[in-house]
Amino acid sequence: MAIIRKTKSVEALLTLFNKAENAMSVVELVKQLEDEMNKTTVYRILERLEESGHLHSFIGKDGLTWYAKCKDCDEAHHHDAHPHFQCLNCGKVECLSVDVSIPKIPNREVVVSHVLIQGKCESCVK
Amino acid sequence: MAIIRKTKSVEALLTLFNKAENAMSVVELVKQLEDEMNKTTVYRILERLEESGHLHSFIGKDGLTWYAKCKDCDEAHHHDAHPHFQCLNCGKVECLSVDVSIPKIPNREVVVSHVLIQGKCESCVK
DNA sequence: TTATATTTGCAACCTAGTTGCATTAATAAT
DNA sequence: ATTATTAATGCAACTAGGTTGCAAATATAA
Ligand SMILES: [Mn+2]
Ligand SMILES: [Mn+2]
Ligand SMILES: [Zn+2]
Ligand SMILES: [Zn+2]
Repeated sequence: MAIIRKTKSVEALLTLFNKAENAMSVVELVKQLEDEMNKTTVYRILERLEESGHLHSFIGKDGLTWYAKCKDCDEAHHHDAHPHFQCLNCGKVECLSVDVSIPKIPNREVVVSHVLIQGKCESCVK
Repeated sequence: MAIIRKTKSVEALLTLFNKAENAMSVVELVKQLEDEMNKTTVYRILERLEESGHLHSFIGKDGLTWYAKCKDCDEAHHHDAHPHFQCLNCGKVECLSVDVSIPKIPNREVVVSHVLIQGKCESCVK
């Protein structure tokens, strides 16, 4: 997938994302990994993993940065046009496999669009 | 519209928003008003103006907070289900009067949705 | 095994946003 | 008009997410 050295820290992060159901905030990751690596390292690895197409990032409603595993992406094709769902009750954030169609906007060129939906997740809606 | 004291600072902010074409970031506002009022005051007035239905806020791609004038809103009904457009070239941010339909998501309750579109604005696309 | 290029830790820094508290200004009451 | 009440402001100190520079450590290439 890309040219990144397989260090212990990189493996640790990839392992976390592989067994994660949902997206993870950087804050959460830094906290969870504070015994294993430096906070700067977390930020820098996430950056590299995003550039190499392993992860994608987005901004939550709180303004914090979140990362999630890319499903069908590589460097060339980034299909992360999917919306993200943030549960107002438990805080969980997930990638949705749903298409949101962005309408054509007159006289403007659309490059990317970010959709963040908030509400109650499957566990919390019951 | 609501119970807010008409202070010089409040008037200053409202005037700015009335003659503004686009949304304004808090950072921008604090800078622009630094001779007239304290930064804390800016934050607090914006908060009140949002609660009272004069303004609405959202988070830009940079994670900064932006405010814009509400067009047809009062406390009761907040129709800010519109998307926001951030120009990647000039940085301008604007409210779009376009409807983005958020699809029904199985087993989840949607409360709000935020759509941020990035690209080239009318001036920059030419 | 040595050379080289990348990654890491650490400390210091940046900056958007918040908080507590004393002072001031706006509105209500008299 | 004065006074009392309540909301708004300034200021300084703080919080927290994120960044930067640089020397030391580690992974990979030679
Ligand atoms: Mn996603
Ligand atoms: Mn708007
Ligand atoms: Zn939930
Ligand atoms: Zn533009």
